[in-house]
Amino acid sequence: MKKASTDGTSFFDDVYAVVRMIPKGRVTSYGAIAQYLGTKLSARMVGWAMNAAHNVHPTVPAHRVVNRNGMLTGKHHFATPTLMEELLRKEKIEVKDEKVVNFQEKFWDPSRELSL
DNA sequence: AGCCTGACTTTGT
DNA sequence: GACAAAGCCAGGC
Repeated sequence: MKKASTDGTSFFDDVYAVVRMIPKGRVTSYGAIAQYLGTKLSARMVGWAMNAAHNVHPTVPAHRVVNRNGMLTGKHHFATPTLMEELLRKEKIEVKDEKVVNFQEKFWDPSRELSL
């Protein structure tokens, strides 16, 4: 991520924006964000964008972004592998065996919630 | 310019 | 039901 798009905004920024829009106590999946951004065919890019989010400010609540199964696949990319779970628990989100409990209930779909 | 990698998702065996 | 492979796009070297 050396250079953004010519318009000064990369799809990374969109990802960050969406992630920051995630309501507290809610989680979403890479695919959901990807779909909202239009890059639904590449959920990887969302995760890839999150990789760069470490240097992005304001802080991006990447801990609210999990995979389609509600699994905390990206926890290893945080400062500490337990940080993600800790943060989620603070959001009243229960985490069991690296997975979000009642994930489907906590799931927040940007393409759905933001389109209401 | 070309090849590799990556925090996903879906589908097929 | 579990495992494997492919598709996707953008960034890094």
